[in-house]
Parts: sequence; C-alpha cells; structure tokens
Amino acid sequence: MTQLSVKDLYTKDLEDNTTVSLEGSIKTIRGSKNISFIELNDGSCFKSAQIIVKKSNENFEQISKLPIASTITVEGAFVKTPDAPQPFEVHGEKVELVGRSDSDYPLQKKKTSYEFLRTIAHLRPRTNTFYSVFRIRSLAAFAVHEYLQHNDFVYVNTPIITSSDTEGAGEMFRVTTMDMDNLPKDEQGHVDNSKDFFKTETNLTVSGQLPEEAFTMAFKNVYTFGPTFRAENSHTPRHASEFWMIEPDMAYTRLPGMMDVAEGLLKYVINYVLDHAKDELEFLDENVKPGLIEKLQKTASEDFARVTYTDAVKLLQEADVEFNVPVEWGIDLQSEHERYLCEDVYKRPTFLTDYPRDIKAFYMRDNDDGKTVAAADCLVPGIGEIVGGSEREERYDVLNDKIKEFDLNPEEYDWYEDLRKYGEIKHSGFGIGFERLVMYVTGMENIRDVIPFPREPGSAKF
RNA sequence: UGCUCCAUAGCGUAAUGGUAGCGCGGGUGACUGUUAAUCACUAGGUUACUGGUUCGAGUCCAGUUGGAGCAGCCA
Repeated sequence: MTQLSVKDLYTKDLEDNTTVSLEGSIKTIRGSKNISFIELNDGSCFKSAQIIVKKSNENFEQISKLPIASTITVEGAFVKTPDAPQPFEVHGEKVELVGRSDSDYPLQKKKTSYEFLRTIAHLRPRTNTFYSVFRIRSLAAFAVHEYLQHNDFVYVNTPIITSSDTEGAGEMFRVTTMDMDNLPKDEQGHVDNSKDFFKTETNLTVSGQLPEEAFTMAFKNVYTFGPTFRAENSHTPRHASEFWMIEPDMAYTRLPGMMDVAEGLLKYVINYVLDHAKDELEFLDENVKPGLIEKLQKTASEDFARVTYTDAVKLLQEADVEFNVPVEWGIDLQSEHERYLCEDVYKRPTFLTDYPRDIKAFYMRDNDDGKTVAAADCLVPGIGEIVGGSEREERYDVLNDKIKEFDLNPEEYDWYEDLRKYGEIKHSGFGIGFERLVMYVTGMENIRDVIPFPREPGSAKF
C-alpha cells in the first residue's frame, strides 16, 4: 500500500479494491446514523475523493462530527462506483484525525461575496473559485515561459530597485533606509539623498523595459517576467499597486512581427490553459462566467483585428453612438471608445496601431509621416488594454532629439543612448499585464481576485 | 484624485419613520448510501462609528471610517 494523492486516484487507473492511503482535509461531510460521506481534498487536483466511514469504524463517532476543514488520514479500499455521480469512493477502514478545525471556519457550503473573501485572502485559495483561478495563474505563467523559450527568447531579470524614472510610466514607491523621523538635510533644507543606502534616490521599478533593451542588443529576443509597482491612486477593477508584467523585446523586428508574437503568445497561453485546466475552467464556466470556455476557444482560433488609430478615429466619428467625449484625431482614446471598438465593432481582441506621437512615450519610433509612432496596443473585450507595445526608436539622433523634446534629463539616459551609439538595431517590444491576462482566461472581473494577496491604495494586508 | 452607490447575526439578505425577520453556517437531536443530503429543535443583533431632526430612527440629515462602481492614470 502506498501513500497516494487524490489526483492519483483519478489518473492512475487503479484496480478495484486496491488498498490506498490518503491524507487531506474535509471539504464537506454528510452523515446519518450509520454512515458518513466525506469529500476529501488534498489540493493535488480540483476534485475531491469521496470517503465512506461506517459505524463499524472505531472512530466513527469522532470522525462523523468533525467540522469542515479538519484534516484526516485515511486507509481503505479504492472502489469503483460506475452508477454514482462520482467515479469511485474509498471505504475508510482506518480513519484518523490529524487536526480538528474550529467550527467557526468562515467558508460555508454556499456562495459568498468576493468582497468578503478578499478580507480572508489567507483562506480563500481553499474555495473552488480561487483554487481554480490560482491554478490557472500558475499554468498561464508556465505557458508564457514555454512559448517564449521555444521561440528562442532569453529570460532577463531586470532590477526591481531602480534609480531611474524609466519612462515616466507613473508614480513610484520610494525605497530608502533613512530614518524617517530624522532625515538628513542639505544646506538648502532638502533631503540629502547622498546619505541614503544607495547614495541616491531609489524607487521600485515601474517597468524593466529600458534596462532590458541592453540585453536585446546582445541576445536578439529577450523578455522579462516579474513584479512591477505603480503608486497611482487608482481605484478600478483593472489596476493594482503591485502587478506582474511580461515584457518581450525583439531585435530586427518591426511592428507587424511584434504583433504576431503578442497574438501568438496570448493564444498559446489560452490553449495551454484549455488543455491543462479542464476541471477548473468547467467550474468557472458554470459558476463564475457562463460562456467562458467558448469565448477562449473562439479567441484562440480567430485572427485578432488590426486597425490604425487614424482609421479607428474615423470609425468612431461615423459610429451611431453618443460618446461622452467626442472623438477627434490627436486625443488619447477613452475607455468608452476602446470598448466600442473591441466589443461592438470587432467583437474580439483588437490591435490599435500608429498612435499620434504626442500622446505616447519618448522611446517609441517615429513614423515617416512625422505625426505618428509605430505603436500597437491590444484591446480585449471586457478588460481593455492588455498589451502595450511599439517599435523602439533606434536612430541615435532622433532619440537624442526626443529626449530633449520630452523634457527628460539627458544625463539619466546616457547609457540608454549608448545602446544606439554603438550600433543601431531596429527592435520592437511590448508589455502584457499578467493579471489582466489571467482575468481574461479565468473570467474574473476584478484584478484583486487574480492576485494571491493584492496590494492597492490603502491596503497591504497579509 | 473627482463623481456615484453601499454598510443590518460568522456569511447572504428582508423590514411605509412605529415589537429587527428569513436562508445558509454554528450547536443539539433524528434518519439504512449521501452528492451544497434531508427533517426537528436551539443559540446568535449597541442595525459600521459620531452627532442631529423626531413622541419615536435600521430607515431622514451632517460628518467620519470602510467597501464597491464609473472617470482619469496605465498594464
């Protein structure tokens, strides 16, 4: 007799009446005078195993009254049950208590609100919904690495503590070891950062893109996949203060090729999850987001839409819809516009390309028209922007001018300009918000529910 | 940060300005195989906090705190 997991019982094709040994926690328990039914879960898979405990068992009185979440060990016969809702059960001949749960265990056999579950983020992975979400998150992360590695990308770990303001992507979290009650000051009364740990002001990174580009020049195709931090005071279901980003960057690649990789990556992740999380997706489809599986299959099999900003503006202006903000060429499109394009016009993930240069970052490559940059954002129904990318300005002189034009401090970008000074290489890259991808794949509608312990303005619990 | 909505038992919720109720969960018991088992009984409340209006406030008003949504910022 060997110690098995619940997953083993479902997958190992055991002989009827094999004696097995299990350890796990009680998901639910139903009892009558002479028999108890325990759904035993050990985390090895979504499903539980039904354990039968009969009155003849010496621990029957104790076991049959255990609260949910108590942990037990079970030894007994694996018996196939072709006529029952579950494929097998285990007749617990020897059942022993390991740890009794308290009866005030807050997860009841009924739906509870996501808001409440966020207050018990340390217990919610034990629910069916969050178990599914976080297993899928893990599978999606693996699929990202697998896709990129198979396509000859090199994984680069860029610094999390940074002294540069990357791209002005947002407010940053200050990192310091200075005594906040007794800050060293210079002669003008300003805080003297030269007395700090790094002898300069440092922050948590908002993006690994700029340092990553140094590795593009050496390895051709590279990517980062790690945490990033934004101190924005955003209160939306799509923003978190700490989130994970995937940032591929590709040398000798232009915008269309970049979009192909982004689209290929998203589809690969979706297909991987469809293949490896059937139980979890079925549960989410039935209980969280009806139609989820069909939506994912459709996304994985259709081409994404591609439209230029300029054409999109025309579409929006001709649309038979009243927008709160009227559309004219040059504006940064609002959520309502983006939603209309991908949810009503194209009804699928949509790349918007070639934005006005004035509303995009300095490092994006100028197009020949002098008005637009070679940028592409991917908008996804229900979530909005999931990918943001561009060709990088590789022309030394143009980049130099743009740094000045965007009012950035050239000294800080010395090293970045060196990447062009020592051999210009055309390259493109993009960033994917990993949580937004997980939201899309799981059907969850709030970013707080796809991060194990979310960080947001006003809250860093657990 | 701006605007809007919400806060009642552990959870989900009900209650014209007039005795705070129900379901789930908990406890006790019944039941010969259940599938979120079923049935009976039972405990559990300073209605988020502070103040106001009123004969009387869960309900109306003001403020505070917490939560959610929309917008902006973005991924």
